[in-house]
Amino acid sequence: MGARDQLTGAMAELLWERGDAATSPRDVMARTGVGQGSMYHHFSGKHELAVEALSAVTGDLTGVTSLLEGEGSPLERMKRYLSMPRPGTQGCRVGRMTQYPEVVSDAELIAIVADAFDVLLGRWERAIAAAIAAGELPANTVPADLARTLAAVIQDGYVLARAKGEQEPMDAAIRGALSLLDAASASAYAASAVQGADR
Amino acid sequence: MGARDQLTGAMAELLWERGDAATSPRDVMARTGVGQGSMYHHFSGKHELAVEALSAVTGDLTGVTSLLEGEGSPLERMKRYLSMPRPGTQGCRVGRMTQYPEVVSDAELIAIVADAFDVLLGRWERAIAAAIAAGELPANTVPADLARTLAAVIQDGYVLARAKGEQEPMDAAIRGALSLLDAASASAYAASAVQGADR
DNA sequence: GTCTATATTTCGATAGAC
DNA sequence: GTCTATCGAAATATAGAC
Repeated sequence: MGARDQLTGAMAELLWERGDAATSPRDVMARTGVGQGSMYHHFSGKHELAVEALSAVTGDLTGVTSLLEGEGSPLERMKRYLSMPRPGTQGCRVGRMTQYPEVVSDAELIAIVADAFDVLLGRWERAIAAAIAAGELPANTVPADLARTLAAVIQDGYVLARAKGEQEPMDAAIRGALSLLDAASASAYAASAVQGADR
Repeated sequence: MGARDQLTGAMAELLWERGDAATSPRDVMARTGVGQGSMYHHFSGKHELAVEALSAVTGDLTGVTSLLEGEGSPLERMKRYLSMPRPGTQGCRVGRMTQYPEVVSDAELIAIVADAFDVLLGRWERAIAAAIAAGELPANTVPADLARTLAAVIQDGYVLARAKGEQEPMDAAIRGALSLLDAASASAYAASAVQGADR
């Protein structure tokens, strides 16, 4: 692996662990063993390094959310994505970035984050719409609203897990989201049964 | 106002605007006009200043959430609290702290934040329980779960508003939460009407 | 209690040898 | 491409006069 990749990898880790403000080029170099000269050869400075590292991180998230578009029925895909392991106490690597003032006030960095959220919410919405079409969710479900609510519950799981220093709030949040989906899908089936009886 | 209060006030503002890592004692002094000597007279250093400032901030939140325990029916109180003005693009002053590694890894600081969340969720739960008792919410509502979901939706409003740099995601989140409550309370009244018809 | 030095370390970046 | 040496500025804190 080249020095450039080592540097972006280490910066991504440190961005997650400590945030941008608390991470110095020295820290990145210490973690990689790469010298200062090399770093400034590959990157114009700390900012460019942060941009590349953040792109890599959001790229990972975008890869993961493709679970929402994979095999199986829409509802199955949604539940599979929700059930993914999530180390809550470490926080959401992307969502957390919205709380770093240096990131928010940097047009280039915040755009990367905002795009990642757009992709995530878009995939949720399409999966939900497909579930409605398949009769797995009630017809009066609003995809955009439910997408937001589900994303919110996951985010909040991270926030509370970090506040408590425990995994449990994250697990509770996921259980809540899953039961919300189950209840909704049960009422969809009930509705279709009623409709059948009417005919 | 004494120098000490000026300093904690300015630190609280800066903690919100930039976070702990990006705020230096110099910044605090510049904002207050207080000299360096005074600061180190009143506080042992940056950390002690941060502890006092964070306590002041969470104290403010705790004051605000007392809306959930004020006048009016439980459901009215909940809706009043949800409808409070919330500048989304500035983020949640308390929730954001859970994303700062320096705060999370500091036992003293994170305890202050965790306590504030406990108070908030406790007040939500009691208001919800009271609403159920008053027949304003369905009897099968689980107070702890609904409390979490509502808090999550607000938190996520802040996250998305900051990601987008717009107020709209925050407003949308609140509308969603309000309509969620309205739907639930409508079904509670419907249930009680049915029950009435049965007699 | 408040101020003005001053000290020490780290930050982010550059220079220039190899 | 990589290294060591060094810079100027800022961070955090101390010393000591008033």
